[in-house]
Amino acid sequence: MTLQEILAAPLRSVLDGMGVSPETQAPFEIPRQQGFGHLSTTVAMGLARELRKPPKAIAEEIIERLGSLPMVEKLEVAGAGFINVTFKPEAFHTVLRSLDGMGDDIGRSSIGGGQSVNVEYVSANPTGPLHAGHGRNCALGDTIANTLAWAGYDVTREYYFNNAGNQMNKLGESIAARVCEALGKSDVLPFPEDGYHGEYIVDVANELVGQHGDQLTQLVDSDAIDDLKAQCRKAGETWCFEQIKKTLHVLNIHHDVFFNEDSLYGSGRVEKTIANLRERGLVYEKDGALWFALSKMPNATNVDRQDKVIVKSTGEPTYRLPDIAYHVEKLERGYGMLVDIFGADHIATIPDVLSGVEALGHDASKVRVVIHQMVTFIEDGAVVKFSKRSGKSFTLDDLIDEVGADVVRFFFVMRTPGTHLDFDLNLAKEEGDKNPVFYLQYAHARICSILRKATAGVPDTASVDLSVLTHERELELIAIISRFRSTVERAAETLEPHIIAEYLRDLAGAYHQFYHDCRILGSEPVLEQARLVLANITRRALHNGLMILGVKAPESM
RNA sequence: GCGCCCAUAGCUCAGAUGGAUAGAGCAGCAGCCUUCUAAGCUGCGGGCCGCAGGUUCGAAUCCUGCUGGGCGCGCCA
Repeated sequence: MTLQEILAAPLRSVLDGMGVSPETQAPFEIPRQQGFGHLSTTVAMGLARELRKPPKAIAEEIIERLGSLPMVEKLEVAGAGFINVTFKPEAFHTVLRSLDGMGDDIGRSSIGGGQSVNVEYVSANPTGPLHAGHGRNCALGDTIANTLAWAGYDVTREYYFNNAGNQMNKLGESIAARVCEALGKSDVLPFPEDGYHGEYIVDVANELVGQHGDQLTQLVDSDAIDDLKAQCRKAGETWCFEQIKKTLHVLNIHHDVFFNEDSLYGSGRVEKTIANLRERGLVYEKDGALWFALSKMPNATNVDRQDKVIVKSTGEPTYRLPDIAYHVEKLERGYGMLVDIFGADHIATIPDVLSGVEALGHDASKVRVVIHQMVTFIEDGAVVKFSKRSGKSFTLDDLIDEVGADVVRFFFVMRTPGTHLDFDLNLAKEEGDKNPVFYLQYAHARICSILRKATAGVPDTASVDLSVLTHERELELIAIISRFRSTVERAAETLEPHIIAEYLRDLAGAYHQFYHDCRILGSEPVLEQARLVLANITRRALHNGLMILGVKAPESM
């Protein structure tokens, strides 16, 4: 039960009585300004045209027809035709009691209806440790997955990787070159021009030499360089993946499925994709390569409609082909929705994949792509430069070491995905009042402290008289808690988790204000009981909100 | 040149799908701890919502055209 729900039914029947089309929405808004009541609606203004009457007159008629409602203090017309609603305190008590009924599930919703969703994120190839910029994809993807789960979807978290391609060969070659260096035979295999220059390559090489020095020496001496490269590649992959998983673990990220691109070849899906496209006349050969005829697709999502190569003249497929096969595979696994989390630098691949999916007779609208813009790290007012290949890389581990996992997760999701993100390292490192993460965690810890100190524990709500909660801060706090579920729903629908981060700031703020103005322990026994209940429900909401963001909710700080 | 994204306070950003006088945090200034965690609360200053048109009762929000920035536009992924 929310404040909106108290009014929804009566208003609906009034509108019906006025002969208004049943589709007419009666949205309630929370007035931005003080003094406009607890809720307001613009229905009257929306109906002005249909009813050919001035909005104010319609508003007055609606109010008259609504009559007096049990939990409503007053209804008034304001401005151009707003209907402002002020509730009696008992409305808030009703709402609070129903929120308490949710128990630890406060904020949970069932709008997802159990529909299965696959969220694919991170998906970095095992060619090196995750760099700091990857953090946004990681945090965003996992938070979106959490949000969908809380909204009642059945979520699978998936990581797509390729351990077969050209990049992996370069990794193997780079490590092999470092191995040769370590063995004092750098002339055998010079470091490749476009190899991976990172420190970790040297680490892996040294580790290998330490463990299998003799065997590697033998490979080098017998000129079995290909074998050396292959062994190095395998070792590099294992090392990188371990590293990546360790980093994700620290960030509280755990995938259900690690999908290897290579398996698409083994299962024949890539071949099948070509065959299916060919069957539909969407494939042709030119210059020794195989082309996907996007220009022939009538309703292609693709905007530029340029034909694209799917198999190079060397016989190797381009990334496009397995990507299409992969998305088809996921859809055939039966998911009702696929969510892809991509950085803006991969934006160009999306229309091709969607067109491919569509061409093969699947519903491309099931695929929702979240594109996040790039991240800039700012320190002391200046942009921090880093590059994966330069050797002076700034890894996600480095970032976590500097600012902590909670801050990393929060900072990466606190902005809307579509905008460029400035990650302020100074602010992030601040372990105090300036840091927005601590603001939320502090509110949670503060509540826990009080609950610990309450000698009789948290009272059973059923036996508590909530009607003593009449302070403005108390009612405001209740109103904000009651928005939690719809906030989760909105974040799930839009796939924009920053909505939850914003909400939690409001929630924590309302609690801090309540805490400041309303003494809990030691006030009148009845009031103390009621306030303990309110504090405890706030705690649950904060806790769950932080869980969705993957941020810890400490019981003391 | 073409496509996608962005432009709101000194800085970093919200803005509930078109509503009322534009909202936070940080930075600046001024207050509040003999009582539940001051990692908190309260107040003040700060705006041509990039520019110009259009749509309508009403636009930061929708449409068009500019300007300025980011990311792409490969038989790389």
